[in-house]
Amino acid sequence: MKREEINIKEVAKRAGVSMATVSRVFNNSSYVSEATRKKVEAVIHETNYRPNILARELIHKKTALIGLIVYDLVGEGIPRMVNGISETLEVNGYQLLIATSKGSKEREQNHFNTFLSKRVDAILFSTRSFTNEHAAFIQRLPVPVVVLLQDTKSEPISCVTFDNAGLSYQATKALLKLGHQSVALLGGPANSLTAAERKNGVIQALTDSNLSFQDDLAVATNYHIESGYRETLDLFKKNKPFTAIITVNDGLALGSMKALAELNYRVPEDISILSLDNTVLADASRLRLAGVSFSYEDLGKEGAAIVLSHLKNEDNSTQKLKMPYLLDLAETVAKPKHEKPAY
Amino acid sequence: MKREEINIKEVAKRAGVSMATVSRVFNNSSYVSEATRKKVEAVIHETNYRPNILARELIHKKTALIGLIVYDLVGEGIPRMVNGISETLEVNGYQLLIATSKGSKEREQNHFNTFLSKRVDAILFSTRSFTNEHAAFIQRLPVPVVVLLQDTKSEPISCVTFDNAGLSYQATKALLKLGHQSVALLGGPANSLTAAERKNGVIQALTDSNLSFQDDLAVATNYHIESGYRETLDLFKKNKPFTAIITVNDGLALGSMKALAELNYRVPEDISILSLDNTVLADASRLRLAGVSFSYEDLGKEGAAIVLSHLKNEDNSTQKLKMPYLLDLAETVAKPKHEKPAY
DNA sequence: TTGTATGCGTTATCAT
DNA sequence: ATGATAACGCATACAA
Repeated sequence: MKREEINIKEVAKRAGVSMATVSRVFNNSSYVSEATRKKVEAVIHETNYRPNILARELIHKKTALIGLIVYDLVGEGIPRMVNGISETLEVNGYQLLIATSKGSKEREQNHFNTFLSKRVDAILFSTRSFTNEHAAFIQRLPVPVVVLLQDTKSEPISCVTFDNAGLSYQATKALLKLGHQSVALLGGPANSLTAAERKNGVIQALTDSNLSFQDDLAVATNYHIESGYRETLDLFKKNKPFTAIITVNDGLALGSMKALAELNYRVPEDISILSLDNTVLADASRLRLAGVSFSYEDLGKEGAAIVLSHLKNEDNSTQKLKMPYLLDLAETVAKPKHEKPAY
Repeated sequence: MKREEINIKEVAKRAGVSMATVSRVFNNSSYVSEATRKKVEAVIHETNYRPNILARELIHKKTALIGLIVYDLVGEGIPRMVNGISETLEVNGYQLLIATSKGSKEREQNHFNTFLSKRVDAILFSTRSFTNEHAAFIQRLPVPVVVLLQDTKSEPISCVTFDNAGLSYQATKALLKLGHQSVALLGGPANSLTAAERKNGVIQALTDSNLSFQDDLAVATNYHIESGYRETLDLFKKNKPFTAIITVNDGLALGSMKALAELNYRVPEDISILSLDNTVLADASRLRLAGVSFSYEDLGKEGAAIVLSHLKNEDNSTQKLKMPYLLDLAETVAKPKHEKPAY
């Protein structure tokens, strides 16, 4: 299995030509007589010669390598995003180097350093909570960085995001318009800025409608189905009335609906359910799950596209892109039954 | 943003020492006097010097890079496998280069070639249908290759797999033991060997029990929830009796149960449902979904471990590992009601 | 303890 | 049209 890789010098020797000629044949970089070309190509073929890209990259100071740092690869969103990134990069001749941080700042740092040492051409960075330190650090890097899923706010760093505050605001507004006055929220992990933004959107919508948000009715989850199930059961132990549950993703909505079914609440007659992030999982619901949907895959593609544009243009002004979303109230949301608020 | 990277020669000059000394300081490769070390470290720090790994790799002929080719990153299994791989590789100081084939042999080929040119130290390869050509090709490669999710059979190529035929055989046997005599199967895509193996396991179990498998009751799907839903509806249009549905994954089971609910069939009283691949998705089911579960994450870790062992030992005998699985009949499987077989 | 010089496998410049 | 040779940035054997 382990065979010595052949190099250009060896090919040159066997073909009876110089290294330069082999290089020219391989890269079509200059005219070579038909005769020698044939000769060289024959040797290349029979030796199964593959140029050592490292040497080439050493000269060109380009690796066609792009580093990606993500939290992890569990769940629906991130993998799809990676899928989109990978697709776009591949089409453009770039390779994707991937690393997971599991939320550790230290791991993030290590990955950045390794990537830079590996001389990646650019870095795509995703974290659950983008901080000032991140911003400061990134701006000192010698390669373009595009932040995914997190708004870089006033910092001059490109990013592509979902409009979390906006979409949750709109979704909540729609719920209130139907007459709901008290909603519960299954949020994300405490350290997730995305989750915080979505929560803020919900609160803002309530406030704008002169309704108050019950802090007890907002619980943190780890995004998983199981968590949605458990937290929903807990919700009813608090004896605070609510007529709708908003979840930050569809997994939580599924878990929640499982709990509701067990407790003999009907959806949407007794309780409305709305997910702020519908993926294909939503299809598992008996009813068409109401909620906001958007494409992680497209976000990944756009992120990759921005990074490539930074790589091509020398101007590279920072680009901030918000991906579109679609709100569909579908079948799990209805007007509340005001005469008997659910507990 | 774009700054010129500083190199070892420049650091040496600024520190007033030779390149060799800088190298020694950076790699702790030899003793350096405390004084010069301090001097050099100061310069390293203030210039933010990062060695160009490409040059080092060019010398050492090792990149600490491992290539991974997968079908895509959609669904539950593959991303978790990648997560496991990434985790193990990272701990061992390797980086993961990832590429998707989308089932195209041509893309697979391109990825292999790019990886080899990039001088990856090893390749992890996953495909939906491992062929003889794959085997022949892989054996001529100059780096170790470990195949994931597909058995390499008699070929001397390491692999780590789930025992698809075995687990589906056992699961089906359990079903038959309860009294089921006719089962429907929501299989995978036509080109998936994994799906074919699982189907064969089902058929074998039936045959061994002197029951025959109704070809009409086996349908191909694309693994998705929606597909499970649709195909289940179609199943009932065939007017062939069956009392249980086996699905090759839990997404299909969820889709199927959605259809059953719509048709007013009760699970498991009227129809039993059993999934041959329970992931976290199974939690979305109202009932605890019966089925086989195993860990893609662990499979990824084992695959990575095997590849690393090939990298370390020079012996590298081929290793074939079958991952364990767990069969749980849980709440969606029951004895059939023989008096009134479902259609 | 530190410095010098060579080589890793390419590409590119300059000859021929 | 082709060849010789100098980089690219680092590690290392050998000198000093």
